[in-house]
Amino acid sequence: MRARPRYHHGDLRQALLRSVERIIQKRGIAFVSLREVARDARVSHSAPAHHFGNKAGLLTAFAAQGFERLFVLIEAELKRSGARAAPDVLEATGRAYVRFALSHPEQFGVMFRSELLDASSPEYAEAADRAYGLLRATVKRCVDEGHVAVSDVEGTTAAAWSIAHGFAALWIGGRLPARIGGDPEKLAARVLRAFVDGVVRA
Amino acid sequence: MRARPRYHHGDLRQALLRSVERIIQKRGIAFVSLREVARDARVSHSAPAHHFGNKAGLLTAFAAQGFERLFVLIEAELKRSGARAAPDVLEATGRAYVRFALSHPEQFGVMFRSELLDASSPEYAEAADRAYGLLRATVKRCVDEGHVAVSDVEGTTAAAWSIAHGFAALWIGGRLPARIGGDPEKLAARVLRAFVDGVVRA
DNA sequence: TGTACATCAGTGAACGCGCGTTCACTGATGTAC
DNA sequence: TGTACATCAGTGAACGCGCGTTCACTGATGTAC
Repeated sequence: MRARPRYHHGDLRQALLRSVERIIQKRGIAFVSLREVARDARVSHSAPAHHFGNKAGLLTAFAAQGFERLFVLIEAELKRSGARAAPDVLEATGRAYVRFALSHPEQFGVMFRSELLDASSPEYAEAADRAYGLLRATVKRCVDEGHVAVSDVEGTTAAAWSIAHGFAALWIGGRLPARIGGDPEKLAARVLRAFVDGVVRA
Repeated sequence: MRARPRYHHGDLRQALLRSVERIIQKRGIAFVSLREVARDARVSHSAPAHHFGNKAGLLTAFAAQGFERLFVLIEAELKRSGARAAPDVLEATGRAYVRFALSHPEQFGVMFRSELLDASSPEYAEAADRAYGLLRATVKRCVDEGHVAVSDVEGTTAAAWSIAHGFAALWIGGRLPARIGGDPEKLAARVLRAFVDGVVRA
């Protein structure tokens, strides 16, 4: 935050994406509008349209940024954990997925709200593909190395994604906190451990 | 659909809930408004407020109906499948959960959108609790009967719910159809089978 | 069988509001010469 | 070092629209006697 009598902002695009996040955080996705985002960024109400075309464009860019962050966070977590064996890598990937969702719940929510997004955006599709590719490659390694009981890359990928995604969605949506509670990261670790132990290290 | 010069509708409440479903189906949740629902039901625009108080009340009633349907569908599926052993019951419960979501995607979407709902509605809370209770009781049986490797009712319940919920959400959201495709019920069956085999029949 | 009355279901006009999008514009910046 | 010009970033007024909610109302129904 610096004094801002300047006409040119410098990096308004990024600032607008930050405003989207802040608005969802404070008031909820229903309050995100081009005008509200402009207000939050202290800029004229037509500036967002100038950068993103329209509302769907703004949210699509926000969602794409989310997939990029997710990708980066997973890679960082893999490096950090030092996992080498494929099942360990898969487990760490799941934990990173959940951690991303819990630390950016506003963005995670938008990334999967297809009806709000511009499906034809290559930026968005590429970011999503990259993250998916990471998961699929790890599952494939598990299968190729003979860890998985049933040699089914597609089914196992769907299962792994489902359990991590479902956990994140149910936690963020308040279902699991209300019914089970405790530390989400620890609960996620138990859940993912059980899954990988049972299905992938079978 | 019958001719309707009548002043009293007969069962406007149910008709309005059906309109909600129809609107989401045809145009998406963003187009659900008290006025649009009234229009669809061919009734004055203030009639919905008369029945449900406000927009959140309408959507909450719709979501509660969803949890009731889910409960009924799971019970029917359990009866139909004839499953007796606890792990079989759990597997059938998961399949029914996914089947419900795929056959009522509009409703499933609303059931978990807390920010649109009136959290204080007892009708809603009870319907949700009943469905959750069913799942938890089955998981508990699995644990009590010694099927589960780690005796962790909470963790295993969270895991089972997560995988079924995640699968449903990813399929409805178009992620799994785009990346894996095929028949969703069959894919769900593979996923759930692998989970129950690995984690609950371990 | 008839009448009076309470209750409930649904109406329709009115309000104020925030929205997305368009468009001609102006201020700032960078680059060529 | 200076000037001309193109390009880009952001402005602000204007438009038409659909929304949620309120409120006094009227039509229909059921019930008591």
